[in-house]
Amino acid sequence: MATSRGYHHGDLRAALIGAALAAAEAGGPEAVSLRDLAQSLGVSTAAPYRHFPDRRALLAEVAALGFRELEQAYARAQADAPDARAALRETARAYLTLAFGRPGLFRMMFAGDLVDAADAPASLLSAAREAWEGLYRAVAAADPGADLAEVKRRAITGWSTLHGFIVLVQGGRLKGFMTEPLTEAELLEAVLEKTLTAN
Amino acid sequence: MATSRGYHHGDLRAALIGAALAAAEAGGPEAVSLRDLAQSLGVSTAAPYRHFPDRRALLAEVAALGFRELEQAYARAQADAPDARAALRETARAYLTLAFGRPGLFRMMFAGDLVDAADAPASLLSAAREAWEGLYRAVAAADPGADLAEVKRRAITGWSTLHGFIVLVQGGRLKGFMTEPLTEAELLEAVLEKTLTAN
DNA sequence: GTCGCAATGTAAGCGATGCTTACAAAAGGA
DNA sequence: TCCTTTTGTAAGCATCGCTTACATTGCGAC
Repeated sequence: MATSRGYHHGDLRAALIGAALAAAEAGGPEAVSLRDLAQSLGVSTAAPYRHFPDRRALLAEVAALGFRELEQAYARAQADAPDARAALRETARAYLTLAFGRPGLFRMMFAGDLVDAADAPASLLSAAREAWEGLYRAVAAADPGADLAEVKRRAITGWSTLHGFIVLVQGGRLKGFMTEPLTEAELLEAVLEKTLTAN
Repeated sequence: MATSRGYHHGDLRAALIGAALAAAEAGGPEAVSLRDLAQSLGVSTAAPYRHFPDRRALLAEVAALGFRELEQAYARAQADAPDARAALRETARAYLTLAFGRPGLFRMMFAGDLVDAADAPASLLSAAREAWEGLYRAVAAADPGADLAEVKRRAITGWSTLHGFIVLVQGGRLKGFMTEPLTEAELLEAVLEKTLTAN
């Protein structure tokens, strides 16, 4: 799985991001150990610190990857949709798809002390911002009559509905008797419906 | 701050839960260190393990406390309301109040590997369940005509809206240009409105 | 080409964490 | 009063993030 491998690794930085992504997809942010990554890449435990000031900086890079992927999913959804209303629906669905399709990465993107930190890297901030703007544009396009405040209100409350559902499901809060006669697929459609409802 | 203090502490278990609660309110779940708690209570680092099998079991007890508090807040809100519709609104508001008033405790309650764990203590599971039922009852009472599936749909999507907003705010996702002309108070009312909207 | 510097890697160790094991003290019932 | 159970302690293991001092190497200036 590795070539030659002299004293220098070649591209340890990229390798670390890749390995961290894999670890995160498997077990979420807390499953990423710098020591493990270093060992699996055949490198000393101090080597990662040549490329990242600390652990969170590496995680932030992975999270940025996730936001870029989300933004691209938004773009695809909007390009493929027949009209603005459908585009909004598919944008919301893309959010759910990323969250449930790659839960570890999704948890990394919202890991709390990554984006909302004084030392958050610019790559993460801009990626997160672009993803937000992809969502925002879809809401604005679907309701051309709405003013700025109204669009933001709808974008934020809709995002809240999507995000809350994901967090509750992933936290195991919606199980058994709580959902009783409803399947997860039905719930997902209900959430999508509420997300799109402009109250 | 302590009396006599012989070899035995007196009620170390309760003291640990109290200290953990205080630490959690200050800095969330990850700010709770068993060693710190033990030291602050003047006890050895191994002593806590006489009362809790591991760290998560202690955190679970604190989370259970939070759910009991939430359930009581629900009960108060519903008792004070003039009608079922208002009761539902105040129930939702109670959720927001707990979340924003005691963010550390709230984060503990939804700390991911506490409720949704094979070894979750019964005290936590029942407390979480009762809180859910408090919310569920408010939704059912507000719409007497709705069938079981519809009530659950509304309860879950409404809860998602509330919860998602809280998580996004606490994660620092709604800052600056994202909310631009809206204040947090306005957003909170918008979220409340969307929560109550039966789509 | 070669020489020197900046970039990148290593070895060793610090301090903190959760948790375990073997032992000591004390509380409380027979 | 004794003896069992409960509750505490001391010491130490493994892991983690991170730091420091040093080793190696690639690469650009001459």
